[in-house]
Amino acid sequence: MAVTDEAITKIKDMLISGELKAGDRLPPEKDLSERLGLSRSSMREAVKALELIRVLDVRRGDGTYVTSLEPQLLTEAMAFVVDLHQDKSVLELFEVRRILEPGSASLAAQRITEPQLAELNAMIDTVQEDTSVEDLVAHDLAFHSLIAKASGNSYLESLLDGLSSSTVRARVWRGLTQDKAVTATLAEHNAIAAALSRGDAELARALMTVHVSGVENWLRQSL
Amino acid sequence: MAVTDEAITKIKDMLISGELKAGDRLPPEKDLSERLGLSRSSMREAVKALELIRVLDVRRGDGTYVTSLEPQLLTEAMAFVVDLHQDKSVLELFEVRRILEPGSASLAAQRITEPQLAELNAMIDTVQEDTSVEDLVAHDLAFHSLIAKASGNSYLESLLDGLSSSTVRARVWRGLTQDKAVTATLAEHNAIAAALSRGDAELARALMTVHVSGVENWLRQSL
DNA sequence: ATCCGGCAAACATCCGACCATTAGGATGTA
DNA sequence: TACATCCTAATGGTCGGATGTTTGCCGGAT
Repeated sequence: MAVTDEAITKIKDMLISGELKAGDRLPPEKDLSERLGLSRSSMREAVKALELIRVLDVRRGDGTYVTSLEPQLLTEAMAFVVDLHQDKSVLELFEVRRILEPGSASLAAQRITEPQLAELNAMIDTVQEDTSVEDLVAHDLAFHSLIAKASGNSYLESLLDGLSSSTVRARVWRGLTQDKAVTATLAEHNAIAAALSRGDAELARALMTVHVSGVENWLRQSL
Repeated sequence: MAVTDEAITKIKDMLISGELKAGDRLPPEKDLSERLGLSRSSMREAVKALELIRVLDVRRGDGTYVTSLEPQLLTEAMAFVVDLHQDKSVLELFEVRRILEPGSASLAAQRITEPQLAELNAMIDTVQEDTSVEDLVAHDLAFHSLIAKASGNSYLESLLDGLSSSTVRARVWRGLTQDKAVTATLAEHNAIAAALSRGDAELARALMTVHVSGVENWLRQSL
């Protein structure tokens, strides 16, 4: 194994063993490279790789720190992968969403807080049928993201956020506006919010399934 | 933005735009660094980062290639994150599994092929109640992985594979053997396989929900 | 107490040299 | 011809040092 990969493993092990905890600062590059027994160049490659997946946070002129290691790490990784797979297997990605979103809605119905409900309703009130496509896309992302957050499961939230490729969503919404389906879609959002406010997990799950499936079917036909 | 991050973005853009396709070979480090307008050292950091998440495949003495870009990329990313979060939020991870696994089972019931069914049954026949813990863990991983593969959705398969931290699974199984729950768990596997062979998606989903939830509850109590 | 300048620490980038490995062609042999 | 072996060029792997840039912090002035 290359020294760089060894370094990645060693740093990872230090994290798992607890030797390094969230927020900790790593030794300076020079010291760390000596400790790991490699050159600064090679060690920087390892750090850069860990930075890409948001495990480390490098601050120029300051030092290198361990990130919070929140499940949010997943978002970046998912989004990166999803970005690369645009247009290729959108339908497969939608299929995964169709599994996760209803689960998310169901959990949210049981756990959503009053402030979150208020936020959700306020969000819904901001859009009309004549809202611009860009705003509709932003609203859609925020709507689903808030529900995911309300699910109380941060891994789930991260996965769903990462799964939301805004470019794909944009194209879908553009199609929806052309097909005059905006009203129906927004009505579905409304119904979901209503189910959440009543804490009706079963209904929220069903409504979300219908909602995502509807978009999925539209997409399937338009391809 | 740092030159290295720019390089990552540029390479990523080349992939999205189709300028670079799966299997393609990148220019030698020297050429590529000149083309991207940075030093070889900095470019290597970018390549290393993309290699960590399995976007690039670097072969010493040969060249750097674009990986298949299969959804399998997700497995590595998920596994890395899950590894780092061991013991911290296992229950949250299990909650995600409880959403995905039933969906996986349901799809598998509709799509599983004869050879896959045969493989699944053969797999089940290899374990007994007196099988070693290590083998039970391996069997369990293989069982769920095969079902995920049979779902026909490679993103789903990747997510589930990544979600399966073998170390956590090992600890769970060790507990199960102590609690004499092996027989029951294996019986559940059997029932799931039977539902799959009948193509009963509804039942497969329910059985899988029960199966995963059972382990989750055991884990909840044992923590 | 507040503001500001300067210093030291730390990361960012680049360069050039040399090592290690691989693929593939050249060569030799049956 | 077919095959095994050797050689070489191409390519990535690693290193150490030089230099630039940014940041945090301390001491002094107001």
